[in-house]
Amino acid sequence: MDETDREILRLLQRDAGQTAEALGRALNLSASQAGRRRARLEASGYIRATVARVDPVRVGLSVQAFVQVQMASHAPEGARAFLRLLEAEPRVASVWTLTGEADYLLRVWCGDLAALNTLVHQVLLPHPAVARVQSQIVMDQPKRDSPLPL
Amino acid sequence: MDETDREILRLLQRDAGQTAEALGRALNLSASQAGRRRARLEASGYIRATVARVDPVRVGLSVQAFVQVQMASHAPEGARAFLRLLEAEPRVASVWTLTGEADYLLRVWCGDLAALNTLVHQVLLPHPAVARVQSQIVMDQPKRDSPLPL
DNA sequence: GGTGAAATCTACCTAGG
DNA sequence: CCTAGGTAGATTTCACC
Repeated sequence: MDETDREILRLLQRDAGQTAEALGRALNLSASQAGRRRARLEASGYIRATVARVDPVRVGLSVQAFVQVQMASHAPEGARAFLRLLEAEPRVASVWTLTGEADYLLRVWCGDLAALNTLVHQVLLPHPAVARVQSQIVMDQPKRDSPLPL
Repeated sequence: MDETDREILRLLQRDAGQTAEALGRALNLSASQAGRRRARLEASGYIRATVARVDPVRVGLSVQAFVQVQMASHAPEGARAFLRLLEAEPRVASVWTLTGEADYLLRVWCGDLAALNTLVHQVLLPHPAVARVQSQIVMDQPKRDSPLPL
């Protein structure tokens, strides 16, 4: 793992579809070496996956929101059940546990505000382990999903 | 844009490295058609990019945090300058403007807690347009970055 | 780092609804 | 007319030197 490997990761985070030859050109490296290094980075777990990033609005997901959830009790079985619910709910893209007040932070995608309200009031709030839910809707995204800083 | 296209987007969000033949097998479609549909989805903007997802911990980014920022004034020139700062700061991965109290929500990556503190106290807080900063560190991620629900 | 075989992509062509 | 499937040439990968 040297500076060249980090540069490869930087490039592949922006475009994973490049050929080994194009990678090599950007790095002053032969296509053989670029391809071999890329394969090694994938095999050794630096690259978890290569995925397509889909335009959310283009597929009808125009509302993005962050939802903070406070649990009624910190009993493990209640939390487990709630996490299973989140895991099975496709509109919930990510779940984090944070320091501070809220127990969970959720990032969710919905088609419209009504769908978000349904998710919050019909799915999340009714769960017995949940005490309080506060959702904040994304109005704008001045900086979006830049690659990891290497 | 039919159900087959949506299924292709679902598959490519999980693994964009599949061959057209593998895609076709999963869809009961010929490799020709699978490849052509994929090309069309890329050309028409449904697929913004195909990127490598790098393991953050593996590259030394062990601290992830959400930072809420409140501005001192809502004057446009101050906000512009602050956003330029965020744009130029690689540790800030994403910036959202939300409904509710905080003006901005930031998602940041740092090598350790000291680096996070440096970012908050030496970079964000000193900016003249910023009034208050509250950072919440990610302790765990029970559900991570699932594909968009199509 | 280079080379050649194997795999893959990407036109083009034909057929069917 | 649009969409599906097949085929061949070009491109890319990958194991070996």
